Amino acid sequence: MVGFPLNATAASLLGFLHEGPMTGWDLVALAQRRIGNFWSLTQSQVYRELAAMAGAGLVEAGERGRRDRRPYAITAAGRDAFAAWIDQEPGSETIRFPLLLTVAFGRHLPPDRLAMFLARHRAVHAERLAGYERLQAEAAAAGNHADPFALATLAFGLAHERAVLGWFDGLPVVLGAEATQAADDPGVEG
Amino acid sequence: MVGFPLNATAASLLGFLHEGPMTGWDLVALAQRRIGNFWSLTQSQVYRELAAMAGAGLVEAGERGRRDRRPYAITAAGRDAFAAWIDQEPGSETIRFPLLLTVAFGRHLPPDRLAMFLARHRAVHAERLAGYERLQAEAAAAGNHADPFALATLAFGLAHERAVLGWFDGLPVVLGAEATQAADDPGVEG
DNA sequence: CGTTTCATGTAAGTCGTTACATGATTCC
DNA sequence: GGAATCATGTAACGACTTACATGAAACG
Repeated sequence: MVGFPLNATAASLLGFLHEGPMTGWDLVALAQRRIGNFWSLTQSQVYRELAAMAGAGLVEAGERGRRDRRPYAITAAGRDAFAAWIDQEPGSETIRFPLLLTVAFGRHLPPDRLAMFLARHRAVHAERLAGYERLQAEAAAAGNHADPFALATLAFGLAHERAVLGWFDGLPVVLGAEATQAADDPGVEG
Repeated sequence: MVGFPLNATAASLLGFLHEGPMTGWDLVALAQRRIGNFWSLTQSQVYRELAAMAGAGLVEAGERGRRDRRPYAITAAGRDAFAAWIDQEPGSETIRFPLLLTVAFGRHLPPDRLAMFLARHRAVHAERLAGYERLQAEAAAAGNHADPFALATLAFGLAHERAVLGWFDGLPVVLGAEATQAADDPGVEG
C-alpha cells in the first residue's frame, strides 16, 4: 500500500511540521535557514505542496489566525508518510553551476569578461562562507546545546564554500588573461 | 531584437556544435564527459532542444547517415545566439543534495540506518574522486596540450569531491551511533 | 539468426520558476 | 493616510524525468 508519493520538498515540510504546526510563510523561512544551504524551495512550491498534502490527509489546516495566517499541523498519516520517506536511500547529488558552463566555454568569451564574472561570483561565495562561519561561531558559543544534525549540515556548507573559494584562488590567471591568444585557437581536444 | 531565448542546456549544445556537426547521440556523450560534472542533461532534453533550435534556425539538420544518424550543424544565427548567451552574467549555483536532507532530519532515523546511507554515499564520492584523479593524471601526461578551460572545470570537480569526502570523514561518529551507546559500529569511517 | 548496441524520437507527468493578484497589519 | 511588510494564493510557463516505441546495424 503505497501512500501519497512524497517528493523531497514535501517531505521536508513534513519534517519541519514535526516541531509543531506552522504556516506556509513560517515554513519558507525555516526551510531557508535550515536546509536552504543545500535544498532550494520557493514560496509557490510550499503552498502547493501544503495544499496537496492537505488533500491527501498528511497535514491538516487549522483556523485562520491574525493575518490570515493558516497553520498546518502534521497528521498521523503524515508522520507515517514521512517515516517511510526518510527510510529510503537518498538519491544522488545534483549540482548545476552556470558559472562553470561559462568557464567550460570560456574560449568564446573575452578574457576580461570571464575574469569579471569569476571575480563577482567569488565575492558572493566569500560572503556566503563568512555567513556560515558566523553561524558556526554562534553554535560554538552556545556550547553543547546545538543540534548535531544541524551542525553536520552546516559543516557541509563550510566545506563546500571553502572548496569553491580554494578553486577560485587556484585558477590560473591564464583563464582571465592568456586566453587572448587562445581565442584564435580552434580549441584543443584530448 | 531578442533572438530565441536560450536556456543553459541548449546553449551548451550550441557550444559543442562550434567544434563541428554532431548528432544528438554524440552530444549526449560529449556533454556527459565535458560538463556532466556540474551540469546534468538527458537524452530527451537534447533531442527536444535540437528540434526547437532547428525550428528557430540556430542549427541545421543534415542528411541522415548510416544508422539514421542525423548530424546538426550550428548556423550563423546559432553562433550569434550562443555569443549573446555566454556574454550574460551566469546565474547562481544550485545544489540539491538529498543525503543532506536525510542528515538534517536524521533524528527521525535509526542511527545505524543513517550510518549505512552515509557509508554508501561516501563510497560513491570516493569513486568519483578517483575517476577525476585519473583524468587529471591523463591531462598531466598529455603535457601542455590540454585545454585550460577543461582543466579548470576538472579542478572544480576535484575540489568539490575532496571537500565532500573531507566532510564525510569529519562527521562525528555521534551521528551514526549516538543513540545506541554501544558503538560496535565504526559508524562513518573511511 | 538473434542479441546487443546504436540512434532517434514521443508521451505523459512532475517539478520548479516567475509573475501576478489580493488583502491584512504594522509603523511612521 | 501612506508605505512597507506580512501572508496567502493562482496562473502560466518552462524545464526535467521516466518510460516507452521504433528500427537500423553490428556482432557473434
